[in-house]
Amino acid sequence: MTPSRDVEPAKPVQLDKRRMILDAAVVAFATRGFHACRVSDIADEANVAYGLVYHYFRSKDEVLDTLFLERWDVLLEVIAEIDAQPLPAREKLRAIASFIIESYRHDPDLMKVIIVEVTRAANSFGRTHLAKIREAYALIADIVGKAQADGTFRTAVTPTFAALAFYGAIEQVLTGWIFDTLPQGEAEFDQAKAFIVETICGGLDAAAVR
Amino acid sequence: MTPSRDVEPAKPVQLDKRRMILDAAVVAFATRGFHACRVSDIADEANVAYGLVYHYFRSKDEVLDTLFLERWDVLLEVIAEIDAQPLPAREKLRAIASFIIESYRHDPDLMKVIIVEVTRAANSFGRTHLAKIREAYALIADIVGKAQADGTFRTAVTPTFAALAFYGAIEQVLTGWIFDTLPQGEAEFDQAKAFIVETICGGLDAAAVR
Amino acid sequence: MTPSRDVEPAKPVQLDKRRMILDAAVVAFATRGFHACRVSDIADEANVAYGLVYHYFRSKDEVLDTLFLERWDVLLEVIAEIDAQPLPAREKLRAIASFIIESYRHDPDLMKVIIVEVTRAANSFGRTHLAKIREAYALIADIVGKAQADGTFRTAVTPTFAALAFYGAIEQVLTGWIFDTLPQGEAEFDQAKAFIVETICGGLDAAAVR
Amino acid sequence: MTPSRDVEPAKPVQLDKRRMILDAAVVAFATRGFHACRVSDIADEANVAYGLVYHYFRSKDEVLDTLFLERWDVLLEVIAEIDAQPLPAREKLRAIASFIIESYRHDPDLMKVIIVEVTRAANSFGRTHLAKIREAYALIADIVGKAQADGTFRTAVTPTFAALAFYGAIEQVLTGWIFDTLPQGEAEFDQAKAFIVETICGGLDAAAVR
DNA sequence: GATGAATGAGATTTCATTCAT
DNA sequence: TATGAATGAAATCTCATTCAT
Repeated sequence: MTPSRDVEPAKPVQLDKRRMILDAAVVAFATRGFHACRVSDIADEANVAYGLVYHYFRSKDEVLDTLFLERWDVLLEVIAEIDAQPLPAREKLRAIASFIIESYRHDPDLMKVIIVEVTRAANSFGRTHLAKIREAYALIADIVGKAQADGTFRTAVTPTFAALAFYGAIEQVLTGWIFDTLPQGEAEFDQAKAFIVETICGGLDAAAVR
Repeated sequence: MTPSRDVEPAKPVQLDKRRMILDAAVVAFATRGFHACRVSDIADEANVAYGLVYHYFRSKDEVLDTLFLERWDVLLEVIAEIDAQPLPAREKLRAIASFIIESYRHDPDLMKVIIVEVTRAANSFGRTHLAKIREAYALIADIVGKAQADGTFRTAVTPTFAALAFYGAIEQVLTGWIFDTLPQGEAEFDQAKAFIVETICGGLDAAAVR
Repeated sequence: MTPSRDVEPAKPVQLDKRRMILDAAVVAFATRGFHACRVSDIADEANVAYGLVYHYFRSKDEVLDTLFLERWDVLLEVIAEIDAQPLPAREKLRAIASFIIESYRHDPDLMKVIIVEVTRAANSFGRTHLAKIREAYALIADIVGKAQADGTFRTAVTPTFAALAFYGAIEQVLTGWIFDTLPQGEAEFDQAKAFIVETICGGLDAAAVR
Repeated sequence: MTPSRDVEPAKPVQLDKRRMILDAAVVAFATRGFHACRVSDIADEANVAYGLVYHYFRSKDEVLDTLFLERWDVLLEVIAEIDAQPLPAREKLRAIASFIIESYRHDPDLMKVIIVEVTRAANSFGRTHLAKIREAYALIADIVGKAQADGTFRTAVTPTFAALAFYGAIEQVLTGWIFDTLPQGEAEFDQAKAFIVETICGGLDAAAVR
């Protein structure tokens, strides 16, 4: 359940041109942004000819689509796996936050692209993936819902809402790192994992009257 | 402290062309998105000539800039005002969430533009406004910090982090309404105000061992 | 009923940019062919900027469309006018052939474009104008039909067919001139007018057994 | 002298890939038009790989070239054969019209391609074949010329012109069928053969004063 | 012969911005 | 102020052709 499960371990001399293009696209999109990034930037970064991008992908959009879906599907799987384990809800949420933050630590460019260009760009590109994105919310909401049913979590808010707040907190943190408005580093990564769970599960109130 | 403080009460026959252009831009940007929206779309919507937009604004960007700053400055002021009042931190947060949600209720198009095209689009456009956006976080963090100092809030997480989570929750909810992945209506608006505070302040855990 | 009815007599310094673009397009299309002709070739020829072509026309296609329709509508009008006159059918046909050939004499580039890129290119571009082109056939067929009814023309072939043969002969002659496989000049123009009528009306047979 | 002289009688399982490609090209060109047809469309239609087209032909143009020349040479031969027979000129013309129309009946796609993409497209592609096309005119003109010399045909028009009119009529009819602006079927095919000769040889005039 | 991955030149079209009136 | 004609840079995508296997 490491975040690198679908990534080649050592990145030897790349022979799969399609993969090379995708990896180059991550760098290109992360560096210049999807819109400002020309297809030729991707090709240059990948050291392949212009048209090869169009040999493997129908359009520049499809490149981003592929990048997002590849990674998001992993996320969905991981959440499902975490949920299948015999853990307290709080631990499940911690594992999810952990996985996402580890994903960022492992490949910040890819996460930047996914969050900035897809997840947070629901108006333009993300619209296509709204359903996919909501699947993640639904899985998280499900975890919350079950915890409420067994009494582990309070029922003060709906599971849907709790999932929104949980994912929203993670996204804000990642956005902070991505745009350098928040300090980042090993310590911050670990702290963030703890803080997200602490905030959402523990709440801010000192006096918890329940 | 109503969200409409800066909006004309009755909207008479508009005579101020600059204002007409701004209002038209809200509609145009909300409808087509900032990128897909041509300057001529704004002009058409405002029923003014093409070039007049450039008489009042240096560029298409400046139109969005203006829209954002006008509104965001109100938000900053309001937060400061709320903070100045003798209220418990939890009530301050509730008032802030309430103001933002009321803003959306009052002018969903404007909030859609601000969130979708600026706040959540930090890579392209929002980059310019990152500092401004952080001001809001800082004000919220300050409220949290003071509450931690006086013992009202726990110190389990940093004020910065708490602010992030709080604003992240609000933004996710608004995003859900904007993209119709969340039901919206009077009841939902009120519920959201309560849930945001409940989640962030109260936490999910049933057993609060403090 | 001169072929120049819709053309400015003296071509002074052109002020109407739309007209300049159309006239430039005639030259550009005639010189390089529609497909090989870039929009920039038109703009260069017209001494205007690239984008102005798109200010006045939605696409390169629309430029050709406009050129064709402008001229073809004149042709249709002229044929109708000729038909309205109290002339023997043979004279009507002569007048039509004459008008078309004079059109070519007056503006060979325009006729080249119309014939080569529209009329004879029914697969690509002309398809759009098939109906318009058939209107001309129908008008001619009508002339033949009336002549058959009053006994001036034989009824050996259908009017439709006669119109086809008549127009086909004209088009072949023009094509010959356009591609320089047929000598052209004042004498040839006049001869062609006579020959077309002579062939279609008189027939080749020496012994007319009727 | 059947139009199918150069076509395999039974079309068994095709083994000659070159032939398969040519046959596929006829379908592909007829369906999409030469310009809109990609080399891969030909390959797909022929069920062969992309590059094989380039093994047998230097270019996409050469495929069309080959198609045209194969067929046009047959036409030239046939016209020569017809002329060599001891027939009245009118019968020779009828035989020629008949052969061309039968060719269309037998393989409408091939004739469509030849007429639409070569014969009527003299600006782009046909230019290369202008000389070849004129050979046919010359052979027909020769028939007319000899008939004028022996008094069978009148000398009112030049043989060249007569050939132009004759071929022009045929081409217009075929074009009508190709673009479905003229009804087609067995009866129409036969009628057309008669009408072409009747028009060109007999003329339209009721009173032939010779 | 056969395959299809790889190349890259090239053209249309869009649209923000300028500017003369 | 107000207009909208004029400008031209820029980027996607297509597809004929080449070539290594």
